[in-house]
Amino acid sequence: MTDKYFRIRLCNQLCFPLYLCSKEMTRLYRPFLEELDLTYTQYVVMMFFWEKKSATEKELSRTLTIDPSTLTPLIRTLERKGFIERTVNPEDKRSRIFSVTKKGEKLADRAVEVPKKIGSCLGLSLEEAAQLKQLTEKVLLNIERKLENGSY
Amino acid sequence: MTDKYFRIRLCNQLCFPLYLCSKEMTRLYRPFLEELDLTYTQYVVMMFFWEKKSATEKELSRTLTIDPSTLTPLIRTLERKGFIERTVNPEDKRSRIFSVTKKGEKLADRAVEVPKKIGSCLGLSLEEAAQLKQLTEKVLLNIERKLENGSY
DNA sequence: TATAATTAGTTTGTACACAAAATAAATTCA
DNA sequence: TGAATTTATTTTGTGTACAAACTAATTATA
Repeated sequence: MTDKYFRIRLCNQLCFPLYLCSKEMTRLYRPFLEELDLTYTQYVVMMFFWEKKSATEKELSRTLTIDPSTLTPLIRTLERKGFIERTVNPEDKRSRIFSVTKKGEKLADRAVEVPKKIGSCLGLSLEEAAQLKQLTEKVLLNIERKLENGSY
Repeated sequence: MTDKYFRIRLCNQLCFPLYLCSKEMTRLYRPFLEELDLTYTQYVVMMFFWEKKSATEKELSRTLTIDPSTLTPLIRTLERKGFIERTVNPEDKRSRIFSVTKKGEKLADRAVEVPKKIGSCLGLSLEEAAQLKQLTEKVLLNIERKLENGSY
């Protein structure tokens, strides 16, 4: 069955640089986002709201692939910071509608510089960056498909 | 300065699929690693020990880019599970030397199948996988360089 | 060689990340 | 319509992830 002499080597794994890359990326963002009083995940949620203006937790969870039990306290933090606010959902009283506040909107103007600063730190050409984005998106689609089918 | 009409859009960001990709990857690993009684990060540490047999916490931290304050409790867990054990370091009494146990070694045999199963789920050709690995490693090097210089 | 500075590791506190269980509102269906 | 099921969210518990403060041992230096 298995080659007895095959050994797992960290340096051969694709998962490891991917795992590190994500960690290091958020580390790179940290000082810039601290100026906006945001963590990386909070930044992702705010990016969502800068586009969509308002949504329920479910929509957020679906779109961002962030677990509801991670979102609940995170949303509360963003509310406490005054970047989003909740209103009742007349359609469904189990959920609330969260919307970006004026203060939250203002944050978007200051955030504009962040991707530019980050981009210059990655040291990739435009082609390489596009390629990396395309490959990670392909992996995401495939993993999603696998996990939905439950067929390993 | 900034184009007033430029807006940050989630779908244009490279960081977002990278962040998701790392999360989804560990989600994909989870069921396979559960059979080995390991989390993803514990698996990374065990991969290190399967190659190097023994090391101090500092070596682990340097090689894997995992913070010491993350490693301390993680190592304790791996000890409790009987996969690694500690011995005194005669050279430096501040640190201990951790080594893989027989039980930990045995785990390596069972782990051999994991990367194969994962690989088949990613849906990438060998070239694409190599490309993705190479690009993430390039980003890692560049970020590391940036963060060391402290020059934003 | 005593004191200062550094280093290895630990602890504490905050913030994800997610499984599993709980709660409450909506929907289905007998 | 009333009970069973589903759905949206919250809570609880475990495990990273990391900054900051702390401890103990080592090294540098006055």
